[in-house]
Amino acid sequence: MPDERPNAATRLPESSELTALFDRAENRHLYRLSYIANALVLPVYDGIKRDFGLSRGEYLLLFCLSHMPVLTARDVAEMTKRPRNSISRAVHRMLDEGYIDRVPDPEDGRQARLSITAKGRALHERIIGRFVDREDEIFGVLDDTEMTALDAILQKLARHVAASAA
Amino acid sequence: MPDERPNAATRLPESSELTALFDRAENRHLYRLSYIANALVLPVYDGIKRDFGLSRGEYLLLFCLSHMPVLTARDVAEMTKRPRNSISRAVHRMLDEGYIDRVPDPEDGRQARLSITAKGRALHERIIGRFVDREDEIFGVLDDTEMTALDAILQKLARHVAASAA
DNA sequence: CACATTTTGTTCCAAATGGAACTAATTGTC
DNA sequence: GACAATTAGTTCCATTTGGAACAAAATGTG
Repeated sequence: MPDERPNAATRLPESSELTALFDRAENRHLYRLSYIANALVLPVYDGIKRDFGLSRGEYLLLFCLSHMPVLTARDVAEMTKRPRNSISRAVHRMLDEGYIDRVPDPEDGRQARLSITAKGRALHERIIGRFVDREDEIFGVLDDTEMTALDAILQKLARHVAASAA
Repeated sequence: MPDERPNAATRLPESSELTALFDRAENRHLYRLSYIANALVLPVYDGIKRDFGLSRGEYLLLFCLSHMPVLTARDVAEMTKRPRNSISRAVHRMLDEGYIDRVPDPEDGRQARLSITAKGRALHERIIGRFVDREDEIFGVLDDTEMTALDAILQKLARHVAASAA
């Protein structure tokens, strides 16, 4: 008969044993992936908020616009999987700060064309390095073969996920 | 001389072109990873909230306790990278619902030993399948070789990230 | 062309969030 | 053993968040 009150008897795990979850979970690939992604980006976002006053959503808007010449708010919502009202707020905030520009679409009165300003681009230049550094720091543990394999796999997964969400 | 107002002239991207970010970003590995993780789990969390009334933090607490016999709130905070007060709230909520159990640690009056109840385990059984399904759905696009490689790489990365965060 | 439907973006508001200050307990230091 | 320093957990509170309802514009349908 199993112990009815394991709580009282079982030893608490050491801090180093907490990673056991990586191997025990039924959905361990998904869990690992999610854990890694979080652990990778959260500290960077914390730094961005502290040093530049940008929330995660605001930075993502800047990031999207720094790689695509013109986007609508809807595009950004789709790319970042965030609700539209959050994007709307971020857009207004970034407009006020002069990081982005907005022009009503002459062909569709509902939507507006968003683009990054020189000031916004300058800010993005200052920030992106942090992500690259973090990326190098973590992915540096992989050898060339692993990195090549991972690159191909992530590319495949990303396209598959993007396609299956649409 | 480049166009001073690309916003006015440039064509808006088709929806299918929004994935161009995957290839353009300086930090594209990190970006892809983060995108995939988000796209994988967000719909599942939405469903859990809708159908079971659990927030992401509450579910993560249940998840952690369903794989580790006893944990402290601090352990859960470390495993999930969430602030301690959020964990504290989740603990009280889940206690009220009878999903988890809490016993003061006899050896350290500051901390409490958390464990899952039978009711909590039953709930977790109902939920975990959704993650497994989602995992199969997305990772199913990979062939055996790729899946094996990804598994090894994620394992390596997860341990490295966990170690470098401590 | 009238009118229902869809789509973009905004506003409203209740709920979630997380930083900071706090209490209680433990550990370290002299 | 006194007292500073640390740690686990909670509470407070201002800010953030996101679902739902909404207005305005566009599209579809008869």
